[in-house]
Amino acid sequence: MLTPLILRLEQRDRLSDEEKRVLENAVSRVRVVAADEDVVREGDRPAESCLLLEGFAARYKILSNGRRQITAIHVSGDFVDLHSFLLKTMDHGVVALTPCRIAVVSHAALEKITDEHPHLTRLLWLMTLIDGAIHREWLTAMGRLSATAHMAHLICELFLRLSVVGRSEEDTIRLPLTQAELGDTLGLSTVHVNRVLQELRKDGLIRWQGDALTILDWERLKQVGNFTSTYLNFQYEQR
Amino acid sequence: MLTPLILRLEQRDRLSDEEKRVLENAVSRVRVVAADEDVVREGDRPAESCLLLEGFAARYKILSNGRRQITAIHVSGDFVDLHSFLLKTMDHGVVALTPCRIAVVSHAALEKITDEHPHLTRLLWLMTLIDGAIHREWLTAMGRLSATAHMAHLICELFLRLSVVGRSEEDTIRLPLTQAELGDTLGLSTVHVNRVLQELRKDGLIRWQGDALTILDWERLKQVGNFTSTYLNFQYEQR
DNA sequence: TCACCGGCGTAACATATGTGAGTGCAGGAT
DNA sequence: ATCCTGCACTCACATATGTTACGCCGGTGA
Repeated sequence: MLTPLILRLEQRDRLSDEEKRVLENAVSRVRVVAADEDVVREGDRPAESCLLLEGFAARYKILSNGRRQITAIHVSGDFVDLHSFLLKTMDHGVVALTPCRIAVVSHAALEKITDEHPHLTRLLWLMTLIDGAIHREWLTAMGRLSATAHMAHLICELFLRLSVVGRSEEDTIRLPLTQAELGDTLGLSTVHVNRVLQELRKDGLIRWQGDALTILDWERLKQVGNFTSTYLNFQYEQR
Repeated sequence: MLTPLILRLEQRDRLSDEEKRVLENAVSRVRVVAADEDVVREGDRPAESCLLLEGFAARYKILSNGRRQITAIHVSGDFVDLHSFLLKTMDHGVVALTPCRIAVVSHAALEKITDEHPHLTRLLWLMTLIDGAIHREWLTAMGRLSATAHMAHLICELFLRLSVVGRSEEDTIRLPLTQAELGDTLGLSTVHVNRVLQELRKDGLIRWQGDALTILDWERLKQVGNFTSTYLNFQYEQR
């Protein structure tokens, strides 16, 4: 059941059969969440963490003026709120962008893993560190890239992240995000998101019809978006 | 020697005497780094992690166009590159903003801790999770706050973070950051940083002379900056 | 003592992005 | 069939922030 997570872990380090079994056994149940519903809410103190098996989800914060900022987009295999195991109270919400299937892992099970399986613990820790690396990359993209470059960067990242869990065919991925959601992710208005997409299309970098996004010129898209994939930590290492 | 780190940990959970001893013993040496020198460079594969004892440091990324984005500002007690223990290769640099004293902890020692001290491991993990929480907060500030609000937010955060390690007196802190460095942090030009500071001064929210920053109206500053401290996770909990 | 340099402050002007309003289309509900 | 509603798309205009250029000051090194 946990194939997307196992895929992602095995790409980074060796997983023993026992470790795989321990992970599978940690799942207490599977939850289905409808599109636009919250998986966890800000202020919650969850007793379990959610591992996304299928679908798209986003972490977000709402400001007092009603504006929303999406701080992470999650795909199959992402442990969307693993950090609540130690942070305890959620300082942001997680919303399902599409219908989602979620494996639920209790914090008690996680505590047991950290007590008994140091290597597996390091790998779970690693997953949250990669989240952090992505946050840093997003910060620099927001702070120092133009809107167009930022959008190109995001597209490159999502393409690669979906690829490694087997969610791309050729040069296209299914990316069911509205332009408003993209705006909340990039810190832009919807109008400007549209402008920027028109520009990328006109320049022959992408095609985006419905939720089918295809990359027409990977090299130039990477260049426009200042993209290099090191921060995604796809390297296999002993950890 | 590790008092600032111990302070920060004990504020979040109980530390046994043995755990404190294990931490102290993990330090292999102390390093001194001059202002404007790199503590670690992008691309490095360090065999040890750096714990800031004294001074200010910043994580940063440089883009191909030469622009710099600071993704974190670190103060006494921060483990500036604990994540290199598992991420292995640095995807960003760390620079000393002032002269810094640094306790060096080898990755071998960290591995031993994770093998033998699950509770302490969770606390170290927690430290990196708090870094992540700060990143998310910065993302939403960059994406959805005006320059002025963003600056106010940063000031609130740094004031609190310095306070909890005993680096504030009354309403003032020593904050030796140039306006250019602030710009690289907030994603603004130096000129605009200056404008924004003038505004905060004019409105009677802060005074900033040399490196002495004093907060004149905490309530209004928090309000302008949309600041709430929950994301800093100052809560004491069993972890 | 002097020259230099880094950091702060300011002005005039340029531009990227936001705002508010509106169109048209496709799909779902009735 | 018909009406909604959400979403993509566009336009005209407003504004926050960037850029370039410069002056001033205080410290530091020759």
